[in-house]
Amino acid sequence: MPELPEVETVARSLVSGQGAAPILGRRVALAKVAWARSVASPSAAAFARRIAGQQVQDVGRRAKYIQIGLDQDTLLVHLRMSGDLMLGYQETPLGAHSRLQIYFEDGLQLSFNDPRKFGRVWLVPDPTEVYAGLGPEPFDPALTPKRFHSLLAARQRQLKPLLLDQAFLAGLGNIYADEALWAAQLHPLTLTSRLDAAQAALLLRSIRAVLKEGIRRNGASIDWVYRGGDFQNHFKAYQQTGQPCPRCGTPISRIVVGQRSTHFCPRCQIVQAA
DNA sequence: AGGGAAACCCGAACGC
DNA sequence: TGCGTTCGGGTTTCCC
Repeated sequence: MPELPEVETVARSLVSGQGAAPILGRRVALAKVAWARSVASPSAAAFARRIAGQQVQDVGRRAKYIQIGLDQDTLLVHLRMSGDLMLGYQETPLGAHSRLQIYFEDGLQLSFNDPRKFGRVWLVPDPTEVYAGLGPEPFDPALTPKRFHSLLAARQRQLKPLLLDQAFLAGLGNIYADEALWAAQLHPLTLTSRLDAAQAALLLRSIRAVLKEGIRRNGASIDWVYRGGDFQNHFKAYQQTGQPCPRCGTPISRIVVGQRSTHFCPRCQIVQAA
């Protein structure tokens, strides 16, 4: 059995697969739901009843969901902004804001800690019921530059809101959308139908590059909640309002697009002309 | 179809 | 110091 520090933050390593080992093969003894609304499905009472006795088979990810395969069901966790998973041998809930505790047979606790209560978990027989409506994974090899271009061309939307639309592309959040648009030198308000093939290809490459860098740097979290992520120290545009653009020196602008804070370089990210 | 707004949350950061 | 206000992350829902 792998040695564990007293309490470990495991959400990021679970996503990468590296941290899965400590929970693989373990059987759930008991679950306690401290905040009922953190369980999206089924009811909190049914959740605790149904998860008991099930054994962890595998750990994966789809879009922003952490996927923990059990005997009968799949446990899905969406951290939203402030959520985290913690692992440790302790009877009392791990984390100051633990919304759900899962205890395995030997006493190891997996805690869903989430100060802002936005995160959700699901326990479902078939995860595809939760995944319905999700667009392709950014790293899906079937998502070729050509295919991406035709998907963009088919829409008549502003670029940034479409990138955040999980039905269009699954997995980008506000930070990565700003960073990808900066890298591709595209203005967030550009109409998707106006991109040519080369711009679409560059955008896809940029999306993959910023996601890769975020994963490599252990996450982008800028919150006080999770301090491990280092990507926050390498943003080119996101939250850089007034700072010089690393490419051309022009101060980064901030606007609101689709209710989301949006950062871009007004000089080298150009709106495509009609 | 696309866009805008509100709701869900709460700790941090800011203004006075 | 101690109030009150604003902010922001992802998603759903409702309305134009």
